[in-house]
Amino acid sequence: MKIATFNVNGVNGRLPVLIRWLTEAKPDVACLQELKAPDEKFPSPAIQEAGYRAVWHGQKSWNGVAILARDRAPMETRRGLPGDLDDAHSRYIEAAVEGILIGCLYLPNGNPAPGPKFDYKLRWFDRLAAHAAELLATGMPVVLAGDFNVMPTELDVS
DNA sequence: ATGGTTGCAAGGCAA
Repeated sequence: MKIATFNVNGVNGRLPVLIRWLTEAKPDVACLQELKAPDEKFPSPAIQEAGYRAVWHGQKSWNGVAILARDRAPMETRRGLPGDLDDAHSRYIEAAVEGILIGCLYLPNGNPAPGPKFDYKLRWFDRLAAHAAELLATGMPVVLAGDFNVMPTELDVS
């Protein structure tokens, strides 16, 4: 199974590129980040025309994630990362496709550091690790794909 | 000289 991830930086503004990529690369599963669109503005008709069904967790202006599956419907198992009921960012959605559990994530950028946004990022990492451990414990095959925003050096820290 | 980019969405924010 071909599983891909794509930070689209605006799913509607990038729609022609997204559709062309789906048509040419034909991934079985595609994880999208930075939809930058609320749920009602997710372009599901165009995506369906390209042969994909989708589940999505949108948000106005920022964030937003989606899981696309070719010729089949992803079965949503979760939206939102557990561990913080006050986290209103749309950064995680999870679905089963052909017996594989797909987690699509958009981890916080965290800049500037130090600061509250960086603290939020570190907490998000912890929550992700905790949830990943739970998924592993189920014994199901799991893929966690997306934009992890990992900064190996200080170069990306502002 | 506090410069330069982009998307969303309608001014400023986030990346």
